[in-house]
Amino acid sequence: MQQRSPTRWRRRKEARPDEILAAALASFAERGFAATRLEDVAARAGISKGTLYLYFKGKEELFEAVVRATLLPNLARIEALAACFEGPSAILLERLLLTIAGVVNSQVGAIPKLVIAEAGNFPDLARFYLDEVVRRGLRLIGTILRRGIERGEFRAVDVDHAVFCVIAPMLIAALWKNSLEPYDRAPMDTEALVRTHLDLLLRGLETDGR
Amino acid sequence: MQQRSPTRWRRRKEARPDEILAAALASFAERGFAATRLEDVAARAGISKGTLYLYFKGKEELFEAVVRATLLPNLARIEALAACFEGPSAILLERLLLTIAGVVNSQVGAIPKLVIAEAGNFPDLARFYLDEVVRRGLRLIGTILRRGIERGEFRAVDVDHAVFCVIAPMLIAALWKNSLEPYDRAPMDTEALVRTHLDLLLRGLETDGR
Amino acid sequence: MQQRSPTRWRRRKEARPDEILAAALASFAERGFAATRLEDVAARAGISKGTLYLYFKGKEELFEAVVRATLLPNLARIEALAACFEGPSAILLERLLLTIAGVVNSQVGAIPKLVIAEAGNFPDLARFYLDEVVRRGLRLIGTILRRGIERGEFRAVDVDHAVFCVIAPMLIAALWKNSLEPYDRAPMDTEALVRTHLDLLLRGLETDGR
Amino acid sequence: MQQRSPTRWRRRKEARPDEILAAALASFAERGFAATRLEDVAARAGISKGTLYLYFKGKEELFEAVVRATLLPNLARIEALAACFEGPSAILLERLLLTIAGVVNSQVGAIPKLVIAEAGNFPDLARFYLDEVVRRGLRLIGTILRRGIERGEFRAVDVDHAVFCVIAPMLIAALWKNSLEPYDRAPMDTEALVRTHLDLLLRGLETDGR
DNA sequence: AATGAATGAGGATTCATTCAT
DNA sequence: AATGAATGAATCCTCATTCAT
Repeated sequence: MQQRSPTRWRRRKEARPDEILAAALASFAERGFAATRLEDVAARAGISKGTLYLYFKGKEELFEAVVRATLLPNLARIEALAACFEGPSAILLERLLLTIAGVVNSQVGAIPKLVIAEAGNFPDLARFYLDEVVRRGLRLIGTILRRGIERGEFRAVDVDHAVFCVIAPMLIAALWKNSLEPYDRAPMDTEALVRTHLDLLLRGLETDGR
Repeated sequence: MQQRSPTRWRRRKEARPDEILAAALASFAERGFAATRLEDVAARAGISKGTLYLYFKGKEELFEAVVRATLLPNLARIEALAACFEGPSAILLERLLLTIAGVVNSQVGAIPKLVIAEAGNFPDLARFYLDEVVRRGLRLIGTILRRGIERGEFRAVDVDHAVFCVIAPMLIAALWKNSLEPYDRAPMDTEALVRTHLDLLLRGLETDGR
Repeated sequence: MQQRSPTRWRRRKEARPDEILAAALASFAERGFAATRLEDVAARAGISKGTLYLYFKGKEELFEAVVRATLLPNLARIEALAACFEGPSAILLERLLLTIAGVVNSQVGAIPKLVIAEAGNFPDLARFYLDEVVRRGLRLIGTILRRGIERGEFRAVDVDHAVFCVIAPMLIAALWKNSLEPYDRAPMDTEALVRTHLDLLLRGLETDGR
Repeated sequence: MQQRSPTRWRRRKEARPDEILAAALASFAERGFAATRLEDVAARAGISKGTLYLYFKGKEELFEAVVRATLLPNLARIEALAACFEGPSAILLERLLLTIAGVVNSQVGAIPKLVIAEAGNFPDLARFYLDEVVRRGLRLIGTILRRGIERGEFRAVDVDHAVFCVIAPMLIAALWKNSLEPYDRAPMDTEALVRTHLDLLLRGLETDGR
């Protein structure tokens, strides 16, 4: 009945899983895990409900896949940033936060909200996120701070807790954009937030000598 | 199963609503809105499913009541703190953050997670939280920062964005305690986090002359 | 708290059952058996839910009591009408229908609707109504018709079926008033209906000679 | 219990709605709206509870659909009867009542009872029934009576009220068959009732000259 | 591979009924 | 006698999951 163009059918099998994951991420981000209906995910992905099950075992697996698939490409990218950097630690910190700000504004920004909300119901996922994202991320920041301290660029601070202070505003931005922002008058200006955060933070880390 | 106590039930009309709200807060904090079964809330409150409906119209109303009832007593208390303070702004900021740290460690600390997770499904609640908690709280912090700047205690910063940097680590602590902390080795030391945050923040706000 | 006048308390125990029955009849007539909440009946009767159970074993018993209590006083009255009548059968028929018309316009008029609607769920009540109201009523009409035929006032008709034709418009009026009438522009004029019915019926019963 | 047929289910998208409506009509007719459990309707239709919801939004919509779907095919049929008739009005009236008698003996006969019982709880449905069935039906009968009067076949009567007298015995038969008849010794003979009704009615409508 | 009709377990909600006060 | 807080069985409805086509 509905003669579709041949190209429509070229949507290859290989693309399907990613299309589904994208649709699922959007739905989960909007409504949360429980309130998301698989039928809506399917509709958004342009497929039928049954087809979902050809690619994912069920709702929980889909949810976990969304989180993992969305995070993994970003993790390596961010770590690579720091690995080969030679210059001042302040610049390194700035680059890191600006990069994270970019992530916050993307689809990936919805993940923290989802994981925080569902950690109690998805222990495996929580542990994965804790190990592979949070600890790894905090370790990265910690490494940068220690590098700065060792090089005399930063004063000695309690690195273990300072890492939370470094990342906190970025996380707040990510959560804000995916929860209260739609109810606020204007969208949050992530760039400006990063700049103010860096302004305060780098000053706060300055050595006495300076 | 039937193990009936001599008094099968007692009239507790006055105490009931608060008991139910406490039980509901605990359940919602553990599992989230959708995954919480009213039967579990009732069991936790030591009542039957039906009794819930004598006090709350339904699950949604209960959820909203939990959020409002938990927040409202704390709102005024925190604002009162700043109203009559005379001393240095740094001390005021310290007191504020320490007070918030106390709240974060209490039951109330679960509210941000709930509101963030369900903002998309509870527009009214989101707006209430945005207006009565977030904006009010940010305004309070902004007032303190401006006071410090005017008095020459703090250097001039972008107050509108700095307020997020001030509150962010506290919020992170609240979310952490109610999501990933159970999966971590040791609980987060909120006190230490506040101290480190204050250390960085007050240094970051210092005027050049110092 | 609410100082009620002493006379309010004079509402004696003896009056209670009737007040409850009246309240119940009104509620059942409005919404039907299942949709009537005992709480509403109690409220209408000015008592509490629990007090109902001091007078009636439960909802079903209350329903049956309403039907029986409402009908019984009227049954004898109508039969007495015919017992001692001496004049022309047409006049007797007229008196009977006018009396029934009065009943139709009263609260009792709601009973047929209730019994018809719930006959399937209340076999005992259905049998009571069939035996004590319907058959008795039809028998009464049948007696009048046969009297008229024997006295040469009416022509010979199929009495067993004619009795339904005699009563049918009255019943329709009772049902109408308790179902669709509220949705119609103007209330049905029962008097006029009786007159038209008698006009047609008595003409239809006339002997050829006339 | 589990006795599964080789094909657990078959796709019957086209046939299903009508099967469900038939099952629902039977259940509603037996027990009324409130006392009918959707699970029973489903069982009677040979489907599962959930399948009902693929075709009807809920119990109320199902109820309304039952009434509308059952009535609509009959409405046109009866009106067509009178539209093109040429002969004597008495014959026309006879045909009409005999046709209605046929309807009364069918499944459709249960509808009046349902509508009368639930009019208070289903205002929309009541208005639909009042407009599309009752008024239309009464108008049809009124047209026939006026035609007979104009043609000198019937004497002048109060047509507005006479229409109720014409239809009343048919309605009584429909209600009887769906309420008290099961408790009576023998089923009502609708044919005989129509004949007696016509005998009385046509005589009652005769002109004086005759 | 894709579909979508069908299923049924799970949970929110209502309300008749009970009983300590 | 009267109350009304408490109960829990009953039932509607949703939606993840299955499977014949």
